[in-house]
Amino acid sequence: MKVKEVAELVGISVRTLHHYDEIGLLTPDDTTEAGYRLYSDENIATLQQILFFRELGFPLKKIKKLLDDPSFNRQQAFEMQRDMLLEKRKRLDAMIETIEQTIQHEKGEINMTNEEKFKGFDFSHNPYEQEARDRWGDKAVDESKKKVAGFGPELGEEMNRIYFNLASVRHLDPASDEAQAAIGEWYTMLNKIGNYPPEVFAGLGKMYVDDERFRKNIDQFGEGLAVFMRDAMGVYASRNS
Amino acid sequence: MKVKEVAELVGISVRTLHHYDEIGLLTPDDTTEAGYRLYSDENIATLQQILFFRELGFPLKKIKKLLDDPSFNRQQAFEMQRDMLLEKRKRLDAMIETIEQTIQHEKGEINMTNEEKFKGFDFSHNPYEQEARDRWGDKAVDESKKKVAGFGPELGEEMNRIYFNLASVRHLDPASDEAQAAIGEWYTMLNKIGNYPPEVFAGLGKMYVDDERFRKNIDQFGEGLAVFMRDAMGVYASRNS
DNA sequence: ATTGACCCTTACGTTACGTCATACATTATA
DNA sequence: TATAATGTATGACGTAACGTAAGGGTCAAT
Repeated sequence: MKVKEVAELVGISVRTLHHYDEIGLLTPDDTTEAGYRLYSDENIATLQQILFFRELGFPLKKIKKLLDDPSFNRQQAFEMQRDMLLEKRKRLDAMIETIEQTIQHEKGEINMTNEEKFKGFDFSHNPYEQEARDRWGDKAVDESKKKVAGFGPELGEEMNRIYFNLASVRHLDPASDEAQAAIGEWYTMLNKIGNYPPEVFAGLGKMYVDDERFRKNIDQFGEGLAVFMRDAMGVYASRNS
Repeated sequence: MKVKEVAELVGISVRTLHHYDEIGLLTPDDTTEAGYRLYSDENIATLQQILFFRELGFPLKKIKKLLDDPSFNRQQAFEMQRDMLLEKRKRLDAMIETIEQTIQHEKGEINMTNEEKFKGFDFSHNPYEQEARDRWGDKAVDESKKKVAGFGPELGEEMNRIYFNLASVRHLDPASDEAQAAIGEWYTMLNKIGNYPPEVFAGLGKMYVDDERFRKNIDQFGEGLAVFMRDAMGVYASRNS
């Protein structure tokens, strides 16, 4: 397929395809004598992947890394994307609810706090940044930051370990040393991974807050989330930014 | 409220607030002696509006115009935004379905055409661009384009007229001269307004295709959409880009 | 042989901030 | 109350993901 054909099929511009070629994100499998780009079916499948990731807010650079990674698993990626899309829909639903409430609010029918006016927008409200620092202190966080800072390609495994650490202490008093250490590591890890769109971590932030909410979240998102996190991070962060 | 406070409340960066001030999109109602920005409750409400529009993909320039327009009606805007969010959710649902099908497809459980692989992404598939040109020809379109080109602030009313024209011919043979003229105008108008995110026109494109589908769409989206279109366009396009 | 639709590359423009750098203001703490 | 820590302001340059010409080949059809 030639550029325009592809562009029309998927609903993007020709320039976009040029751009993706330029940055090496999607190089057509073949070209004609005259230098025309020819996209294979495999290319189209890859493009679908790219667009899913893009829809989820991933920067093209990261998408490239993902796809280039030899450990990339398409099936797995699809499942992850589905989960993220579902997460996104939740957020959208929250926004819709917010707006409906706002409509009533403006009519004077109900009351709303300022905070409520921004549900669905803000992920900063899940207090993972602030509360983590409040509860465990900058020192602990910074310390475990150092510990984790040296991670290389084995980040995935390390992630795995940290997750299980965390899981193993979740029945303890969150104020206990073990819990603090585990939570600090977990927090640091997320911080390190950083820079992913909200959907990736939506719901996760709350895990740090306290044991009860943590468990609630595990329930809410199920094992799937944990698995997803391990897999995702294993893949995403395999070589640091 | 000072910048950081606001930023944390709504989940955006301080820089973003600075930026919005720079471009005159959101100027704080007050400032301290030292030049610190102080945001009022009214400012916060406006910010909420801004973020809703932003979420829907509106460029900041357009948002500014919208808010600056004296005929801007907050209540109305909220309702519009809600409709657009609902539209966006539909699209998201389509994507989720697509990805679920793709997962099955990759397992070899079902078959998918290339087109089906991109449902939810592409709005180019609703053939409003291509089919309109195919059916009514570039000449017709260009002609009515000229007719419409002179519109000024009264675009809203003109829009109204066009809409009713269109409504009044929808029971006619779409091949009839009247229908063609009306449809051409409508199409041109959309074209002229142009540059809005897909959600704005989602579903509308199909209206041009033929009488049956046109009616179906009116049913599907209800009168609300038509009203929304008139209002929205009246507001949005009141002064040409 | 020429037209019109399509393709190429090069290159500068644009949007919405991110990211310093530098400097004054305010608040917390010793 | 001195001093550090934190918050804020104004530049100013950087970036991401294309948009938008400009200038010039290519290919199918007439």
